Amino acid sequence: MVAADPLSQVFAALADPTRRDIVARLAVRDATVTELAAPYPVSVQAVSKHLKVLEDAGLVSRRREAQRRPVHLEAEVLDLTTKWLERHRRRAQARYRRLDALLASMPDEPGAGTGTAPGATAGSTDPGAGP
Amino acid sequence: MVAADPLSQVFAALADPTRRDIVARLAVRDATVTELAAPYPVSVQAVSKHLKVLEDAGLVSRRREAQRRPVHLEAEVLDLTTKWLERHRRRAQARYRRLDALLASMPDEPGAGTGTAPGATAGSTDPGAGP
DNA sequence: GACCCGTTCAACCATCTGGTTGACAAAGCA
DNA sequence: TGCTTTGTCAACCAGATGGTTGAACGGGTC
Repeated sequence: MVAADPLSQVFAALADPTRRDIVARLAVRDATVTELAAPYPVSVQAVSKHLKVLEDAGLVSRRREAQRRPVHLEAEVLDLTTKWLERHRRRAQARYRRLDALLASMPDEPGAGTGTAPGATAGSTDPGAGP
Repeated sequence: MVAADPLSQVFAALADPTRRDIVARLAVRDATVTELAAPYPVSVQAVSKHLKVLEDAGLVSRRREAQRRPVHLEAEVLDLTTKWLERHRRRAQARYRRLDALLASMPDEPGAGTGTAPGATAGSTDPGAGP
């Protein structure tokens, strides 16, 4: 693995329905690998791989307990993605509001200028720059 | 493509940093494919593919405008993922609180009766909390 | 009509991913 | 001391993914 950025790892980890289901079940209680694997029609090894993906993303941790390896959900990491989503959803909504105001303020203008909005054109590539 | 469930598609779409950056920029304003492609060291075709992924996930829409295809962010779809994340984070936090209360209420009890806690989960999947 | 611009389609390639099976390590139980 | 349970590691395979290049299409402009 090429050590992708954390956000990508978390999103990628949650992009698989089996892994999402595992997370959902771990949100209720910790569980061992065999317990987690039981409901799925796949081998235990496959589930172990899924857990490795979740662990690399920081979403779960495993402790040693005799020969069992109980898996524990690290719920705070979910906040990382939530924050990203919220930031951009809010930003988009703010824009809609601004657009509404703009449209309300101008009487009518024939079609030409729609795409070339005032201000910058494709400037900031940085997704992390917060307000 | 095998028509994966919407949630998986959205998460998978956001698992790529380039696509996430595109979403971030579209949250500020609509843009054409070439505008979007400009900052990245990849071909326009590659960006067009990324946009197809985002479109299949319902995250963006394209309208026809002369020979341009301005891309527009559909921000509501982000709520889908936010809701999923919030639900499970809240569930996990509720569990921690419950566990705290449980630990506070019992002095100490070696393994046996742990799984039969009141109300919660009775699944006995949780191997006792042995230090 | 000829031409250019913006965009997509098609074919190809390297790599990643999710799954399999088989072997093996670690810890408890007979 | 074996034997069973639990879990991981390794090798392998089919299919998806992200990238490339080259060709084609749709629509203005000359």
